Amino acid sequence: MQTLSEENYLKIIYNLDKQGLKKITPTAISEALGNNPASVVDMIRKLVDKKFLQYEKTKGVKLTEKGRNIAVQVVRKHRLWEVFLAEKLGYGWDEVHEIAEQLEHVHQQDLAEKLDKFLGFPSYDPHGDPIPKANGETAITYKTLLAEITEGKSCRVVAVKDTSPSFLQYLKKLEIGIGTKITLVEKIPFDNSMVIMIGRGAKATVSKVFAENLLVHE
Amino acid sequence: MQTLSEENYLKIIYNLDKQGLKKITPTAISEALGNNPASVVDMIRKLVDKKFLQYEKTKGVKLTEKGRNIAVQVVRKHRLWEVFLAEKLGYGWDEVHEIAEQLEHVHQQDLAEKLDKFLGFPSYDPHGDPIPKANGETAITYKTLLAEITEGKSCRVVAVKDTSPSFLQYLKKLEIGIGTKITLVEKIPFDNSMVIMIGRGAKATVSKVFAENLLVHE
DNA sequence: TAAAATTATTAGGCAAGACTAATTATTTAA
DNA sequence: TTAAATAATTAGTCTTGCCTAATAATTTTA
Repeated sequence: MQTLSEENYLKIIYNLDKQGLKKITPTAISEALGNNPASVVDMIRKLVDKKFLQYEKTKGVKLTEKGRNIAVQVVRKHRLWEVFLAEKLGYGWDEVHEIAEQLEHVHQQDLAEKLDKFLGFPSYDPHGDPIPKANGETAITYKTLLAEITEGKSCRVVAVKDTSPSFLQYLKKLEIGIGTKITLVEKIPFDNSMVIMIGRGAKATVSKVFAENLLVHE
Repeated sequence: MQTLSEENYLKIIYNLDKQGLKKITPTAISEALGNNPASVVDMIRKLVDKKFLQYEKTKGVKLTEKGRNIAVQVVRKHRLWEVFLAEKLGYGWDEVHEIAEQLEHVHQQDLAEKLDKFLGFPSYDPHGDPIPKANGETAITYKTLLAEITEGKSCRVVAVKDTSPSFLQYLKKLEIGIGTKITLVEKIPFDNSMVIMIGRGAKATVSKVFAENLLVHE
């Protein structure tokens, strides 16, 4: 078995890997987790001892089969609980992440499976991230950054990259959610901000940083 | 804020108090929690410092207003989650306790209230224990031990005193659940075991210990 | 490629929360 | 009412998971 803290490390490493980070270093983990690098090095050693990780200084850390299984189950539970919180309890998508951080560590035989069934086997969480299946398979998502859309084209929001409350609350204020249609009206070369049309209605000007954190499907 | 461990102590003390224990001593807590008495003494000191408890050697420990509020919210969440697990996810009543032990510590503004609403404001958990309301009020339950029922009388199961899986699984095997009607056919003076009729069907002989752990409403 | 900057690692500590063993109080019973 | 039994407490230790500060290794950049 693994502790709560170990689960958090494995999850973060899994997420960094999914984000396409080539070399997962102690510093990268330290930044993602908000922990001191020295603590990360300690924990890496422990996780290597437990055969959850491999660590080569030149290649960074890699999840073993065993470690990946744990990580994927934690992520699965996290995202299923997010669906539960949003759909059944009525929490906003800016609120579910923080609560799911606690719920993801509840362990019990079949909990994820029972929850999955109860929720009707959802494929995506409220932020548009795919929910791994019981066997660890994860749906492929075709995502593009809003920043990469061509002027004049339309797309639909499928996910957010930044899941911080401040970003999600900003989206809520703009009335942008998963599935919202966005049309790129104009790109402003000066600072790469852009004018977008939200749905068939309001226009808004958003920054480059904004556009780099919103994932869309063309 | 309080730690997970502190919450467990406060909950146990609350439960011991509700069970009618007059003087709540370190030893009583130690037995209920499965911890070493020395650890309990340490924690009592800490909880007194935090003003969650009062401790006088002659009177034992008492929850302060502050401590009682925490305990009651933990118990509320525990029992609400038990209802969720049994009713929505289909867990048996012998399984829900263990999972709720983990879920009860999830904290988030309004979580209990949203869950309560989602579940339709249940008054009792799957073991028949009353669910404290948001304001801390707890329904009064009129419970008698099966052991105290008179020969020939009928009653209905309202709760169990022992919530261990072994007892609950035994009940399940006998097809006894909350609401099951039980008629006391015969008391056997030798060892205080008794012959009961379950529902309108099977007869069974149960021990004194059994009858002292099943709460009924006459 | 050598100096500067960054990253990784080690050493030593700290707090929480548990434990054992020893000691002191308090109860209970002879 | 003293002796024996039980309960409470203290002292010291351990593990987990984090920290800071110092040092070593590696990468960048000039």
